Amino acid sequence: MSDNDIVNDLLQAGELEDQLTPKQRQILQAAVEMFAEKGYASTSTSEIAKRAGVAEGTIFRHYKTKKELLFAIVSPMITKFAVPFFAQHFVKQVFDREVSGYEELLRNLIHNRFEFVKENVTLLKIVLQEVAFHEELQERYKSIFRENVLESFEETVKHFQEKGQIKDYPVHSVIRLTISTIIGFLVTRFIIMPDYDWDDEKEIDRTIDFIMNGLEK
Amino acid sequence: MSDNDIVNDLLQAGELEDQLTPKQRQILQAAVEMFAEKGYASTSTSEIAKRAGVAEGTIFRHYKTKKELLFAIVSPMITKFAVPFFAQHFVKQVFDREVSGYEELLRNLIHNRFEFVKENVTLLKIVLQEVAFHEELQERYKSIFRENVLESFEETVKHFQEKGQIKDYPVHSVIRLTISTIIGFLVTRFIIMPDYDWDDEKEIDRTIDFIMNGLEK
DNA sequence: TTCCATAGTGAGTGATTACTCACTTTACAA
DNA sequence: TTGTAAAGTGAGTAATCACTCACTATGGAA
Repeated sequence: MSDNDIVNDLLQAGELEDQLTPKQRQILQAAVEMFAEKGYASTSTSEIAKRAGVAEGTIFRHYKTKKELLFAIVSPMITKFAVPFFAQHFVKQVFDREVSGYEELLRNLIHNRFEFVKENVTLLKIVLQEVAFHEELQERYKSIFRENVLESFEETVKHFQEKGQIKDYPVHSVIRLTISTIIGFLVTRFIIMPDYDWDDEKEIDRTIDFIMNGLEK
Repeated sequence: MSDNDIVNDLLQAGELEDQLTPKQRQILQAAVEMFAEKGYASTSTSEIAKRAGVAEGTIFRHYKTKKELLFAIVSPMITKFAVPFFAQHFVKQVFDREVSGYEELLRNLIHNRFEFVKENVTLLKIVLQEVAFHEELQERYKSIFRENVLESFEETVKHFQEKGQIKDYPVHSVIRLTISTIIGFLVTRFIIMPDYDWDDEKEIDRTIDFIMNGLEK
C-alpha cells in the first residue's frame, strides 16, 4: 500500500461525504448505528434498509456487497485515527525546537486524540471489533501505522533520548509504554466507563505526569 | 450476583470439565477454535458440528441454544481472569508484611497474569469480542471485577499511599494507570504483536519500572 | 437378560440471509 | 419537450440459519 493510496483514501473519503445521495447518507448512518449496537455479522441488510428508510435494493445499488459497506465505513476511520496520532507537524515542531520537550509533545498528542475519540467513539468501536476478523483491515492498519506513526515516533524518541530527557529503554518499549498508557486512558474514559464522573483535564494531567515520571531519567 | 454464584461457577466449571462426554469436549474445542477465528455471530452450528465430528443435533442435546454454548465457554473465563488478578492472598501478603512494597506486589501480579494469558489467549480473544455485545456478560464482568478486584485493590493502594510509597492521586487513577499499563503490555505482547521477538523478562521489568517511577512520590 | 436413562443422530422445519433483476422515478442536458 | 443515465424500488431466489423430533445406540443397575 503506497502513500498515494492513503492520500487517495482521504480525498475519496472527504469528497465522498459531499457527493453522497441523501439516501446513501441515511444508509451509512443506519449501518453505523446498528454495527455498533449488534456487530457487523449479526446486522442484516434488511434491518439496515428498514432503519434507513430505503428499499433493500438501494443498499446494493451503492455497495456491491455488505462487506463493501462495512469497509466504506471502517477504512477511512483507520486512516483518520492513526495518521494524526503522530502527524508530521508534531515532528516538525520537535526539530524546529518549537516544542520544549517530550511532555509538551505528549500534551498535544493526548488532547488531539482525546477530542477525536470523543467525536468518533461509535465508529471506533466498529473498527476495534471488525479489525479482528478481516485480514485486509489488519494489513491496512499495520502499514498505515508503520509509515505514518512509527517512523516519526522513533525519530522523536531517539531525539529526546540523546538530549537525555528520557530513559535509554529500547525505542520500541518507550513507544509501547507511551501509546498503551494513552490508549488505555481513552478506552477506559470512552468505552469501559463512559458514565463515570470524569474530571477530564485533571485526569489528562495525571496521565501525562505518569508517563513523564515513568520515562524520566 | 452473590459470592455464592461465583463460587458455584468455578466449581461447576471445574467439575464440568471432568464430567464432559468426549463428544461434548469435541464440541467445545471446535466452538472455541471457530469463535476465535471468525467470531461467534458468523460461525454456524452446522460448521461447529462438522469440525467437532458430531451430528448437529448433539450440540443441542448439551446446549439449549447457540448462545448457551457461547456462555458455557465465556463465563468461566471471565471469572478465571478477573478473580486471581488481585486474589485474596495478595492482600493478605501485603497486610502480613510478607510483601515489601507495591513493586513486589506488581511483580507477582504481572507474572501471574502473564502466564495465564499465555495459556488462554484464544479464549480471552473470544471474551474480549463478545463482552461488547451481551449485556449479561458485561454485568457479570462488572460485578466480579468490583467485588473481587476493585475492593482489595483500593485497600492496598490506600495502604501504600499512607506509607508514602506512592503518589496521592485519587485511588481510582492509580488503579487505572496500573491496570491499563499491565493490560496494555499483555494485549501488545499476545494479541497485537505476538510474533515480535520479545525478551519477556526484560520487558516485564521495564513495565514494572515504568509503573513504579510513574507512581513514586 | 431386561430395563431405562442418557447420549447421539440426521433428515426436516420455517424463518431469515445476502443479493438480483426487471422495473419505475428522478434530475438534468440537449 | 425529449432523451438518458443514474437512483431507487421491492418481489423473488437459492442458500443457509438455529433448532426440533422421532429415532437408534450405549452402558450400567436390577
